[in-house]
Amino acid sequence: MSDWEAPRVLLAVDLVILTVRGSSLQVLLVERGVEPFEGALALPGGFLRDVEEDIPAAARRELEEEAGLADEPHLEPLGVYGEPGRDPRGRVISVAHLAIAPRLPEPVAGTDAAQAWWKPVDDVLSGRLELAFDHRRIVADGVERARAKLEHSALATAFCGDTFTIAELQQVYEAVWGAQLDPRNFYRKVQAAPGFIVPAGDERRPGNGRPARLFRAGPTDSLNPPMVRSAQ
Amino acid sequence: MSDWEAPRVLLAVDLVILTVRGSSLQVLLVERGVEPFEGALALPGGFLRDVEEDIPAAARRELEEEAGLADEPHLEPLGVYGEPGRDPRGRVISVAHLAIAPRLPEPVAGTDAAQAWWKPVDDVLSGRLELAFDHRRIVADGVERARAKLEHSALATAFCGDTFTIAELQQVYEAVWGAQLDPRNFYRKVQAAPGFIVPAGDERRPGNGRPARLFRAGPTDSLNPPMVRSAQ
DNA sequence: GTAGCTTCTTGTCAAACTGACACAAAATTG
DNA sequence: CAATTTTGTGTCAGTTTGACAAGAAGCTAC
Repeated sequence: MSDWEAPRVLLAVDLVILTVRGSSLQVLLVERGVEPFEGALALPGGFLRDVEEDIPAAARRELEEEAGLADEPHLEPLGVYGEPGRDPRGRVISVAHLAIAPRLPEPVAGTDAAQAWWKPVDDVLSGRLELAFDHRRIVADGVERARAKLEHSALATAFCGDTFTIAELQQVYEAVWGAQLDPRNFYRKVQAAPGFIVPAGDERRPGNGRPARLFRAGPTDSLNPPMVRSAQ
Repeated sequence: MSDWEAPRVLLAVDLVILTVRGSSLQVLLVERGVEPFEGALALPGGFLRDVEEDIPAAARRELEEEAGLADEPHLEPLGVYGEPGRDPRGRVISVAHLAIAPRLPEPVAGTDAAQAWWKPVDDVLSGRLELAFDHRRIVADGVERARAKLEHSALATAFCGDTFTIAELQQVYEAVWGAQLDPRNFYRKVQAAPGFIVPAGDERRPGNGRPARLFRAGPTDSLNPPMVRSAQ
C-alpha cells in the first residue's frame, strides 16, 4: 500500500436556485454552451477554478457569473452527486448548493455567455423538461429540502424582499408546498411564532383591497411551534 | 480558457457512526496509524480506493474495514467538508456519512489495523476529547442531524435491534436528545403514530418489573404527527 | 357619495393534541 | 405475602388546530 496513490477527481459546484414567481415555484436553468449535453438545459455551475478555491466561494462565484445574482441570497450546501459515469469527461464530483432568490419580476438578468430562464419546478419534476446529467434528481432534492425547511425554519422570508406582507409570505408557502392555506389561520400562526417576523414600521402597501401591514424577517431562524403542512 | 484545465482533488469518505450505550449517545473513533495526526483520535474513513469506486460503496467499505460492521446499518450522506488546508497532504474533499448502529454490548469488534472505541459524543462536543482534522465539526453536524431526524422520521428504530420494547425506544430518544421524557406520554405518542412501530408477536422480554411487549420497526419512515422535543 | 368588490385583520368555537399525573397490572425480590 | 419495579390505561385541564363569521379599510363604478 506504500506505492498506492489515492485517485484524483474533478470537483464541480452546481446550483439549485429557487424563487417564487406568480404562484409557482421556479428554478433557474441555463443552456449549456459546451459538450457534453451542449444545448441542453442544466443547472448553473462549473468546476473549481483552482485547487485552492473554497467550495462556498466557488458557489458564490457561480451564483454571480452564471445567474447574475450579486447580492447575497440565501445559500446552503445541499449534497454530493458523484456517481461514476455521470459525466463523460471523467470522474466528476458535484457539490450541489441550494440558493433562494427573492421575487424578481425580470426574466433574469442576462448572464455570462449562455442564456438563463426561470422554469417551473413542476415541469422539471414531471419530466416535461429534460435536464442534463443527473440534474433532475438534484432539483428534486433541492425542492424537497426547501419544502422541509419551510416547516421548521424562517427560510420562507428568503423568498421575499426586505419587507413583505403576510399574504406574500403565504404565497411563498403555497407555491413551495403546492397547497392552499387558510389566510386567517396562517395570519394567526406566523404572528404567534416568536421571532419569525417583526413589524416594519406601520407602513402599508396598496393593493386591490385593504392595505396590509409590512413585516421583515425576525431574528430567529428556527420556528417553534413549526408550520405544519398536513391535510389540504 | 481552452488550455485551462480543471483542478483535481483527493476524495475521502468519513463516517460518523452513532449508537446508544447505557444512557449516552456514543460515536465510534479510531486511532490514526499514519501521518498526519498519527496517534490522534479521528473518525473512521479513507480515500476512494480507485477512480471508479462509487461513494456509497466506499462508505460501506470503510464501515466494514474500519468499524467491523458488516451487517447493514442505517447509512446516509451527511455533508461535504473540503476547506483548503484542512489536510496537509493536499486538497482533500471529505464526504461525511452518518451511520446508526444498534446497541452493541461489546466494546467494538477489533478492526483493521488501528484500534477503535465508542466515546460519548458529549466528550467530543465539549472539547474534552481532541479529534484530528475538522472531525469535531463533522460529529457535531452528525449529532444535530440525528437529533432532528428523530423528530420526523423513524430513525430511532435504527438504534434498536430487530425487536425492542417501547421503553428501549424511549431510552434512544433520551440519549440522543439528552432530555427526560414521560414514559406514559411517550407510550401513548409512539403508539398513535401510524406505521412507526408494529407489535412483534405477543412475546415479551423479562426485566425487573412487568414484562413489556415487543415491537419492530413499522413500514413508514416519516412520522406524522412528529415527536416533539420541547420543554425538558 | 354610495354601493359593491376585494383583501386584510380580528374573533369564535368545537375537535384534537399535549403535559402532568393517578392508578391498575404483571413480573421480581426478600 | 408484602414491597418494589416497570409496563400499560385513564383522566383532566390547558393549548393548539382547522373551519368559518364578520368587521375594517382600501379601490372602482355608477
